[in-house]
Amino acid sequence: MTNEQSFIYNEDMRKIDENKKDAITQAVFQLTQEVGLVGLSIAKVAKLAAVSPATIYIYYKDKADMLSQILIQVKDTFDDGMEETILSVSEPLEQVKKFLNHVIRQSMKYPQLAYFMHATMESPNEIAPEGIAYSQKRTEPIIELYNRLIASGKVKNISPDLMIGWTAVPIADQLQLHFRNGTLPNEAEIQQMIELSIDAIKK
Amino acid sequence: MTNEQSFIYNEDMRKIDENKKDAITQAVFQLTQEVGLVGLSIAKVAKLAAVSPATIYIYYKDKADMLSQILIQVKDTFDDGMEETILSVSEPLEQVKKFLNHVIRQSMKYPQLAYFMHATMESPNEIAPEGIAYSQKRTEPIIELYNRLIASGKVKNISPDLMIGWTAVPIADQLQLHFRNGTLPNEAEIQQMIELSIDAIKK
Amino acid sequence: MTNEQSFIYNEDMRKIDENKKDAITQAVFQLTQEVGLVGLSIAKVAKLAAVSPATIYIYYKDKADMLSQILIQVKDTFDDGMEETILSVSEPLEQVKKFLNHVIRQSMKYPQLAYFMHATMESPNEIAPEGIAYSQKRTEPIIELYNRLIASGKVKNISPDLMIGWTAVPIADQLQLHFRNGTLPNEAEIQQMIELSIDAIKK
Amino acid sequence: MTNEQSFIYNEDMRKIDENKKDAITQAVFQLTQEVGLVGLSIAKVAKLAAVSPATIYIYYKDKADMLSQILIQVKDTFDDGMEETILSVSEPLEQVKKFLNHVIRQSMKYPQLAYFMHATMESPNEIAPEGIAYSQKRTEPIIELYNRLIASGKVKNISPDLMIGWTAVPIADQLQLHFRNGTLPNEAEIQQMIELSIDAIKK
DNA sequence: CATGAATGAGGTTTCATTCAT
DNA sequence: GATGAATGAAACCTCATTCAT
Repeated sequence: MTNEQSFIYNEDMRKIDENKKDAITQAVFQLTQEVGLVGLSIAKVAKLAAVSPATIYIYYKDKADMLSQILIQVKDTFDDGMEETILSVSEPLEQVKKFLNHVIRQSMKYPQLAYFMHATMESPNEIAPEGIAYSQKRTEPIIELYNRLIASGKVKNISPDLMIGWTAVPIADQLQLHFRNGTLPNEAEIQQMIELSIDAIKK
Repeated sequence: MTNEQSFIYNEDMRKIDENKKDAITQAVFQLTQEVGLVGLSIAKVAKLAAVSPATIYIYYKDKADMLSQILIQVKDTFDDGMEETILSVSEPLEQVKKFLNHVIRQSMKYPQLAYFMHATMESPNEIAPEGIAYSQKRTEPIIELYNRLIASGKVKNISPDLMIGWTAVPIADQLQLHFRNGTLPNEAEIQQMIELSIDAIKK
Repeated sequence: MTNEQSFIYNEDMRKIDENKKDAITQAVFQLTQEVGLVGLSIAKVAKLAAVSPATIYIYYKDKADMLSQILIQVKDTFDDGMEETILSVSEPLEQVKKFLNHVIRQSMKYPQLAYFMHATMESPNEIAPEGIAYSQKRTEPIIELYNRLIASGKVKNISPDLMIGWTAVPIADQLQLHFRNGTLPNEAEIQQMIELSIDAIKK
Repeated sequence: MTNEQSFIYNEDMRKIDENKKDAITQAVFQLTQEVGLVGLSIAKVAKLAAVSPATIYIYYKDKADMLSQILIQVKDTFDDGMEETILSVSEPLEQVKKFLNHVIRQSMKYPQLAYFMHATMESPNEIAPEGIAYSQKRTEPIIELYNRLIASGKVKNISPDLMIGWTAVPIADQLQLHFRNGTLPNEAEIQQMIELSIDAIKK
């Protein structure tokens, strides 16, 4: 995906098919939000995207494949620019802060995508294995980052899982709350969230 | 529910109807775990509970009501003894630790119930409003507890939501991870989780 | 099946469900004849039997199971009384004649069943394995009968497959022709068919 | 079709369209064998022939027309050289033997075509009327041949239908059996089949 | 209280076919 | 001539729910 905005804005589409595919993707985001991955059906997606259910099967093998491919797109969009952001500093602790900042900024920029990601993590059975695998592969560098942080001795000597559990997880959760309420965290709150996370893991 | 064990053990049931109702509840727990709240259907519940689909409608108005009532039962079971535990100490910070401990102990004792609660929070649309409301009402004392903690000046001056977000939320999330892996946290890990939570919110 | 007439006549049905099941079976026969096993669909069967498509799934697991169970019923009906007829004589050659006679009589009595059996043999993929297996098991005694005939030395020393191929197969085929034309073979023609078969295999 | 080998070998095709048409024809044969005429769909044919579904509609009006035209081609290929073979002898009985021999040889040479013909005869509803009519017209000379045989007095005085039923029909059936098992009849067996047929109809 | 039977509505997916390019 | 994209219709099947017994 060269332009991650394509999820959000439909203006200036060149190819007809991309237009339809985007409409489908948009519909999936909206429906995931409205009725959850549980209630999302191909029929509803098609109706909302103003295409025939059969059309969806041109682009995707089946429902699980559709969600999988969209998840992969979402992951790419979400992680876009993350590596550069993280590598803009050298200290592992600063890098983790940059990572958390990236998560917050992207979640605020693309709340629907963040919600979709969250939903897929709760219902992995609905997603084709490729999407799950891709998602996990994307997480590996983050785990390594946390491992470097642990190795630096600046934080508690606990598993990366626990680290993530008290940093990225509550941040994502908090942003979900905002999303559901239709609000956005202000700068002070953003700094608070990062501070809470860092304080949790610091020695 | 006077006896929370009734979820777990089917032996020594006195009333026939309670027997069937319990079988249904058990089936809901098992299916939520196996196929998620998504894939759970009345037909599957009925088959697993060895009752007719029609029987379920004797006890519950419809599917959403069934899940709602079960959620209420679960909440009761889960919170059983919580108040006494919390009030066994007087310092708000100690009370919060007691609360977190209670969450951990109950999640380990009733992993299926914890999983069910988690699932319902992800798919509130599936649950009748009564269950959601009851669930929220149950949370109010906890919010008050956190408010008392904030007032004590021993912790950061942040919203209860953020407090819960870096204490109870990651703990519940971590226990879900264990549940999915079929493991249980050891004592050291339990203490780590509480420490992480407290360190996050402490001044 | 205690009364093979139940396929044909709907009168005097006692249990409601058997009534519906019979209507479904009848519809399958009629549709197999009209549009072939190819064109037979659950929706068409349901409409013709005046039941909901969902009702069919109460009686049968799926389409293949439906055809399989009906095939088994048909085989039973068709073979009803065959053993006694065959064993009413002792000479293998006479027994084969009795067998061929039975085939002719039953095909004339239950032309729809004969047609259905024929159709299933052409499209075994449509039938659940149980039906196919049952069908094959039913053929075994016939093969043994032909083996006894071969052992008797009264006929050519060829494989049972070839024997059947020039006796039962053309007879069944010829009766299919009659069925399609809405005619029935007269006594002379019946004797001719048996004579042709016997002459083919005799030394 | 001037060259019946074109079904089998794709090399040395001159016109592009004929190449594609042949690919389609080949795909139809293969799919008829693999999934039956029942399961054969335009989409599957297109994919296997590596053409667009729309391309098929350039050559054929619709699915029934496609099968009809292919059936006509097949009939032509199958009957190729038959007349000469039959007329190479003058006795009606010898001519019938030649005919049966021709059926056997062609079925062994083009088993896929024989299978396709067999399949179409079982599901005439799938074929456009032209193909069915052509197929019947092709049979007329054979019926006349049998009529001449009957007139010769060398065989039983029975209808041509019965004659064919105990000669060509079981032979075709037997060869289908071989085809399904992936075997071929040896010379002895071929002679046996012809002998069985002749013995059946001889006085 | 309990149920087996029944169903309309809707689910996913494939079909034969068309059309703009 | 050739196609990729598109679709209405129809395929199979499951759903939550009701009702006579």
